[in-house]
Amino acid sequence: MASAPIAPRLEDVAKAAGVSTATVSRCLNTPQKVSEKTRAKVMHAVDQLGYTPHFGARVMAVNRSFIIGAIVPTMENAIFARGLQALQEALSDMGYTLLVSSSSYSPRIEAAQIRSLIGRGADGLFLIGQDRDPDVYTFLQNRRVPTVLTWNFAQDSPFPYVGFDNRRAAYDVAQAVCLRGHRDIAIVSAATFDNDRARHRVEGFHQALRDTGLEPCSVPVIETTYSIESGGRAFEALMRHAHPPTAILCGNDVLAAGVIKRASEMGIDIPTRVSVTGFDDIELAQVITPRLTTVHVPHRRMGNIAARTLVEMIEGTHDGGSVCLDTSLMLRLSLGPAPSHA
Amino acid sequence: MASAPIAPRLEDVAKAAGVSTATVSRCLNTPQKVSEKTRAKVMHAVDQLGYTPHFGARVMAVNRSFIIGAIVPTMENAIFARGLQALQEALSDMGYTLLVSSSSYSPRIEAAQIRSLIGRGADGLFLIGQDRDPDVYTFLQNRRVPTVLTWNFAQDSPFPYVGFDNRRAAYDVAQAVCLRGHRDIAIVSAATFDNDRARHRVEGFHQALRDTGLEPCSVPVIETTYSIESGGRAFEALMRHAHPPTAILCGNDVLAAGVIKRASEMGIDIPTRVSVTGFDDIELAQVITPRLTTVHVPHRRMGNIAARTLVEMIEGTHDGGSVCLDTSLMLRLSLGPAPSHA
DNA sequence: GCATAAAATGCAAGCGCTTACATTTTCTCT
DNA sequence: AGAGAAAATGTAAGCGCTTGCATTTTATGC
Repeated sequence: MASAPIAPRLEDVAKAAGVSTATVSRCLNTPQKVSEKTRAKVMHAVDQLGYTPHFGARVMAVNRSFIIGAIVPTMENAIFARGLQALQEALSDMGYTLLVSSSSYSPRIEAAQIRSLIGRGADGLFLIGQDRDPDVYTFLQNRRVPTVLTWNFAQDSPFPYVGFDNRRAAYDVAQAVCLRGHRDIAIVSAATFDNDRARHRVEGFHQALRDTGLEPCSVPVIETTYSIESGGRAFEALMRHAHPPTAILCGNDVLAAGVIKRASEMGIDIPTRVSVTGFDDIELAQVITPRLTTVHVPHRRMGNIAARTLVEMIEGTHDGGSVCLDTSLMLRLSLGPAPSHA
Repeated sequence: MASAPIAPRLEDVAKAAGVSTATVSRCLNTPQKVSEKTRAKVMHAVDQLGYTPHFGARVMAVNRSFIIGAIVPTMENAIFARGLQALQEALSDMGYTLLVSSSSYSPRIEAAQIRSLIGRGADGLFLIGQDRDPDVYTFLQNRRVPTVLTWNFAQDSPFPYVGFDNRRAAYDVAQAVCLRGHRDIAIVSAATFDNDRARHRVEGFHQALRDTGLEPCSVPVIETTYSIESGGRAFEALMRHAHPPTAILCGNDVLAAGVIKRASEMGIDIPTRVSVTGFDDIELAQVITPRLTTVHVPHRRMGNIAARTLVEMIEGTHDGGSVCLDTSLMLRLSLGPAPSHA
């Protein structure tokens, strides 16, 4: 096993076909420049030998890898997985390969992976959100690495965004909650440090509260990890309060699912006693009882447009503009009127 | 944008530090072979220039990439995502990078991706299951590409397996169903063509039925795509029968979730009128009402062991043995006694 | 202080591929 | 049939890195 694999090289194919390496190379890359006859000979030799071009050598020779890197905080999150799938499909249609790394939500690891991807000759990069060391942006800009940010939106971003406005979407949910008469509201969020998406969602919630005349600082915010279990624990903690909330705004659907699950275990009815909202509209949201009111994000569209944008940047035909996709509020049964308004 | 990024090369660093390229290279790869003093000089130059080694060149020079490829049918499936995450973490601890591609369940695309990964110099490969063109195995064997199969198990596999026995696990669920008196049983499965995991699950179901004295060919099998919606449609179709089943064995949790959801919409109670079982034990299984009886698969452990096994194969210290992990039957509320046995 | 061993460094070949340029073959037209 | 243009093919120079070997520097022992 330790012995080096015996990979046929261009030269082997050339010898087998009785031509020069240049001809073989042309056969593979620009077939129209080769005569019908030799092409047949060469192709025959190619699959006779099971030849596969050596990528590293090609990258080196043409200084172009057709690899696009993407770094996501985690792959365990279905939400990123779906967007990546769309990205991958779109990119492979355009002849690029997507190389995905996950940073485990660590900016340090992310920075290392960015360098590694660039070292691997990645032609472009997808990054999630905007919270990272400014040095990273400087590096990317100096190296002229085409980069697209996604999963969020901002006007003043260092690279074009193809995403959506977390703040605004969160505002919309929170407003819908307020309109139903809720005044005792709590927030359950993912950690907001180094995570602009989570932070903007909380900010959106807060703004809606403020516009309703509520004081955000009187609203409890629980920050916790991304899991059903954590959502459940957060719910328990909230219900222990002297004055428990009648509505819980969750930063994502997984936390909301945890809240609902624990509520059902504790015999607390949703939405008559407590309303719950989520964010992302993952599959789970429609399966859970009661169905979850949440924000729908057009992941596939986002992936598609992001892919197109990045390739345009690489090929120099992009105007540098950002895209902000619309999200939509999915009103479902987990949100009801405040108990006093029933 | 189209202008080539200006990446500093080893030579630039060497010049800046006033040494030869060889010394810089050694600084980066075998620091103990370089004197303290020059190392400091070189390192300073390195981050002065923001130098990142060119991966393609290195691969070419050492004929080793430290890249491991994995090809999954889809990334949209949470189940694969979790295993991959574990794989990635384990591999990166050992100094390898995981490159993931998805084949969209197409053997043709998969074969192309395998070639491409090998061309990219991948040191090893993870593959899901065993159903693929024998030529692929021949190719891999000729090239001596260390490969680990996963997500299933078989004794006579062309490469070591680190997975679990789908057939046996499916047998266990089906047996549990039979033991509760069910005789009118239906199966809802993912497409079994070119998918040994799905096929083995159905075979396991069938064997259990046979051992209970039931004739598998009298049991309806619906094959459909992997989605909640499809599960729902399958359920509808089954309930239109003159003699509808009292238990539905689903090939995975997503289909089972669809079944349960549609049942609730149709006002058919689970499990009093129909029992439902799944496979995979994804998060959804514990959130849905009623909680889903299913098979738990130790994905993270599988990812870990698979990573370790592959690296051993690459480094020539592996005995070539396979690993079959235990699954466990999670008995939850979606499975009840057959109506007549109530 | 000098011979010798050991450590540090430099030189240069080569990894497999592409491509500009040079050369040969084939075609077209008279 | 032969000149000239066009198409096909070959030659060889790199792409950025590692590493065996040669060379220089530093350390060691007497």
